[in-house]
Amino acid sequence: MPKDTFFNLSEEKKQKIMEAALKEFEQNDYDAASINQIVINSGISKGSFYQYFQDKKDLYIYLMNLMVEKKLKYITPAMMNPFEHSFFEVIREMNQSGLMFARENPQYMKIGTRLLKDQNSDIYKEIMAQNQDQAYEVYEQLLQHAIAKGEVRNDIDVKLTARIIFTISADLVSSNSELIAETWPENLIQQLEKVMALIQHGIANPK
Amino acid sequence: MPKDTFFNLSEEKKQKIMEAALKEFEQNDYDAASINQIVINSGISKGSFYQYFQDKKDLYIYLMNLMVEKKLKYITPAMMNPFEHSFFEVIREMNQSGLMFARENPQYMKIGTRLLKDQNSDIYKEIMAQNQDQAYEVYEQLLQHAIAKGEVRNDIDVKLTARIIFTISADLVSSNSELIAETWPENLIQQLEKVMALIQHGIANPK
Amino acid sequence: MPKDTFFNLSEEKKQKIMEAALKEFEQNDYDAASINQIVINSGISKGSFYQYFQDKKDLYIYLMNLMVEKKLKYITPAMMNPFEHSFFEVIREMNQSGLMFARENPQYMKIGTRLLKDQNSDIYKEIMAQNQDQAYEVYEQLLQHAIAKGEVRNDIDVKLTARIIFTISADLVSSNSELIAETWPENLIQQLEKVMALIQHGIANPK
Amino acid sequence: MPKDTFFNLSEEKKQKIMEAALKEFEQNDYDAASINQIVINSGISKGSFYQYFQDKKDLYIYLMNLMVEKKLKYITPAMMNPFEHSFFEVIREMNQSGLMFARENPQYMKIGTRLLKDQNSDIYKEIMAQNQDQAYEVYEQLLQHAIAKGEVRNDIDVKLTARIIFTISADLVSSNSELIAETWPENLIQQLEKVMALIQHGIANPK
DNA sequence: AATGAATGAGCGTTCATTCAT
DNA sequence: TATGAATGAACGCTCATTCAT
Repeated sequence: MPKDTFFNLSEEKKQKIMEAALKEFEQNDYDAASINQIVINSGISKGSFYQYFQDKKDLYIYLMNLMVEKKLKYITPAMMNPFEHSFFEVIREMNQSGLMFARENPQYMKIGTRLLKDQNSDIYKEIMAQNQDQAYEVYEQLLQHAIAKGEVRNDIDVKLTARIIFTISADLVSSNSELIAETWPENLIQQLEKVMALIQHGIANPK
Repeated sequence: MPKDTFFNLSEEKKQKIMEAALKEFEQNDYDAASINQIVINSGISKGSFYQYFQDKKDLYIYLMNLMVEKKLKYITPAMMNPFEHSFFEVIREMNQSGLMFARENPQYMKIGTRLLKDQNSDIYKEIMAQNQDQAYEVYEQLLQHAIAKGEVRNDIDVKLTARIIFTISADLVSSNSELIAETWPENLIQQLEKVMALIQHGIANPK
Repeated sequence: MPKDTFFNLSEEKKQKIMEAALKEFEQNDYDAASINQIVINSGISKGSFYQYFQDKKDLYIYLMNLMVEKKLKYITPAMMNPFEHSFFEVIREMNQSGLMFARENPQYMKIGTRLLKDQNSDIYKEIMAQNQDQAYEVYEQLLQHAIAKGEVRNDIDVKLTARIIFTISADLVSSNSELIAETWPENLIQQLEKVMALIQHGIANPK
Repeated sequence: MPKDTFFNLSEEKKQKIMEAALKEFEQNDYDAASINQIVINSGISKGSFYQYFQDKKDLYIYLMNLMVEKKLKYITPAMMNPFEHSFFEVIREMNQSGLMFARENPQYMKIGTRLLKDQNSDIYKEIMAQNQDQAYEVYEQLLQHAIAKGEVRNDIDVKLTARIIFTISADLVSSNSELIAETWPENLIQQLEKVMALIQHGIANPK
């Protein structure tokens, strides 16, 4: 957690620091990101940085928590009680919420994507230790339930399929990361529908 | 490209250098990889390194080109004349060849996977600029042809689907990157079949 | 000297600051001790610290003066009129008082011991410049008098012997600095007697 | 151990570096000593320093090993077979050798003295782990043997006495550390004799 | 062709102290 | 009087690259 000194700063200053931090972590992974660059770009002194944050990790984890917080705003009813809704509806909404989040928070999305790609790093393990819900295990449970309900074919490999859906979903969001912010929501939804169609064709129980 | 001085070296020396480089780039991403470690592990002097290679990038790109070259050896007949074979057969073989390559060249595979994860980096862009065939554009053409032949449903989004197949394929290889070398080929093939089943269900023309 | 602002503080606040300072200087030598830690642990602001004290040195020297003041409380009659008592009695009491002081003021004792170890440092010189009485010159005078009285052999080197007695005494206190607070007074006295026996054997006039 | 690169340097350059290092560690304890100062004073770049030495500790331990090596030159026959000689003769020679070493290697002596004073530091523990002979346990064994032989009174506390002799000896060497190099050997020997007289009077078996 | 010494910018981090409010 | 934000130099250490020999 940043120190009180950070939260006591003027909104404007906090803003400048966060912008500089987002930019740096968006363009570099955790190790490569430079505190030096952040302090230069935000116009504060190095000494000040360490009065606001414990260390580099403190800032990074704060950013990640902000991201999680922001993501929560995109949660839909079906995502909150996933087992009471159709499987395909649930993952459609998960993806949709992911897309909307990415559209409106492209920098956070990029940082998150970066982290997801560095699953061997210490920082990844540390963050995921407190944020387990993010990983693809969720999909496994949903799939299992969906098979039991007869929504999904029972000859699939649950683990493998969960992983694939997770991968596709992540890719859907990060694929056109530069463009996503400028794309019309309608177009994104269209893309999403196509992806959903693929998945549905791929695993839905033909009855 | 490495300088002539490198190619004039004894096979043995070249070998040692390449081994050290592979090891270093396997364990670290481009930025984090250390020339220091490479020269130490290969027993050459710092000065020699810079007489063999322009710089770090030169070595890295050379490695990547070697990887492409090695991958070629796994090409099957269906991959060479892809338009004369069934679409699903072709991508099955592409994936199979990818898996076999990974099995027998785990270091190259890891380096390649690393690169794929940092698609924003300068180095990625530079490499992909000269190696377009590797990217997912290939799948686009195959898909178009497959639709024309009636193998694949014509209501799919070609670009999107190509990307998804590419992503799934890459993930199939990298998912168990540590285990892949010790896994029986039969098991890998089994996984592959499951993935293929998904794709086929997803996009095959039901006739 | 601390500024007036310090002495005007509530007893409670002064107390908290002194506790934090003692703790910090007990655990770190002068250079390594951190003002940051002291202000955090005493709950005052950085700015306040510099309104109470000139600087780090000001606080440290104040602490040292307090120590001297506290030591005075352990002075015995024989120590006040040393020339009217037996030499060995006097130094026995000096050591005993030193041990008792250490037992009841372990933090001050540790800080003092730390200082004694860095006799080359600027801070040491500065403190000893104003506190000469603490040093081993005292022993010289006592020894001279004892020789005149015939208590001590007249073939010893006064300066050297004074220094040795001083060193042994300091060592007696600091040797078991961690344990001293938990050791029974009786045991400490026993140790003291052994040391006194050594000294006495070493320099007493055999008559 | 310093790297080969260091040993390959010109004698002159090595000299300059060692001089700067000795000076820095003579004036500051391990933590306070600054690599920056050392590189400035020896006229090399920071990068070069780390090509010669693993890190700060590497240089320091190298210095300490040099010191031990240099000390060995002062060892006398009685010190090599201490149990075959009179106890007082042995410790006289130990102290004499210590004095001579200090006279001719005042910087090393100061650094060693510094270390001895910082027995809680990590670096002390690390160095003493490989150099156990330095500590005062040696005196315990010698004392025990001397008591058995009847040279020393049997009513002394061995542990305490060993510690005191060690302390006195160390102090004898470090006491006039600045002056020792300019003092005539004869005067040093005289001082030593006086100290020996004290000790002998203090613990020798009177018959 | 081969060497390896030399470099200096960069890293994250800590510090005592100042000063406007 | 009290605050706490701001500072910048210093710390140990790593790096890719250059260049004289």
